[in-house]
Amino acid sequence: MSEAFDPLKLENQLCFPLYACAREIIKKYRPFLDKLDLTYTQYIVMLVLWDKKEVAVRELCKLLYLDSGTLTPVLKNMESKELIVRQRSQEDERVLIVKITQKGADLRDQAVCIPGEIGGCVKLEPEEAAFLYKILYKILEQ
Amino acid sequence: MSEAFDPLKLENQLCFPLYACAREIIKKYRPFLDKLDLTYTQYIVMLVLWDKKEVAVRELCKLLYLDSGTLTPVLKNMESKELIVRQRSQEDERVLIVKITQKGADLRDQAVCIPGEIGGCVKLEPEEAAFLYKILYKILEQ
DNA sequence: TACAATTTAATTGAACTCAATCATATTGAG
DNA sequence: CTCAATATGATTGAGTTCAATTAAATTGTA
Repeated sequence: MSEAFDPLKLENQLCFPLYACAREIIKKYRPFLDKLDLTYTQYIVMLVLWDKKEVAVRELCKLLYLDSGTLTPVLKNMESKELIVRQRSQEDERVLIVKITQKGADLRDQAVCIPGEIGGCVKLEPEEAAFLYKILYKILEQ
Repeated sequence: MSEAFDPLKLENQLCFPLYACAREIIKKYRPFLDKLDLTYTQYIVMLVLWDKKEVAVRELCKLLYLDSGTLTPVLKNMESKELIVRQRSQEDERVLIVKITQKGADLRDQAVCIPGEIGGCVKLEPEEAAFLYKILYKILEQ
């Protein structure tokens, strides 16, 4: 008779479909990002820099929810590809400023189509997408 | 006047808060999983095995949305900790069967509290959580 | 001014993730 | 039956992720 709710079932974990979904969608980015020679992590760094032109590493860590152990090698790689430059702040030598280069800024033209392509892969009603954003940012802000 | 919608803004990406949320929640698991000497990936393998007792690697890959390149070293590690055993199928030598050990099964008692603890960390209304599940599984099934 | 506390990145080590490739076993077509 | 196609895991290499620690610069306080 009793269909007891088992919290230890995979389907009853909040985190599992969240993480699996994120990875599945990141896979969908790959063919598009390959054309720009960017990884997903490099891409989200570029999203910030296309918007802001320059940003301190500590600010980038906060914006992307990543730590310096993750971003330091990513940013060095991007500098070697001449998408960015990294310079210490004059006012405070502890602070490392990341600036977009012309080459990095130019790459934006080739990226504008990507959100549309991904949106085409992930079929959600507009109100579902809106609700999803709302809940995810509610969790992130906790 | 015009506030044109910019699809290349970080806040307008679907994947970004999804992935960030997943990682933030996985971080919340850590103190609880440390007590069981499990990583998050090992934990979701155990979730399957507490339910099914045994499973083929290819089936585990499908269930967890992970590939053999990820799971092979994870399963070897779990075998070295005697939580599982790995044996080739008699009927088809290509198939590797993963079975839970008594030690692995016993660990379940220490894990039952974890979903409740995590639920306490992630504050969502029941209907929000239900909607979130629905949307995430809709995406995963695409 | 001194010097402890704090801030900021970098480094290190362990683990995860996936694409591409490989080796082995099984299946299927002729 | 034979051999090509397929299925299954394992391996490899590049990259991501984070905890813990370290090094350097700045700030605050006595």
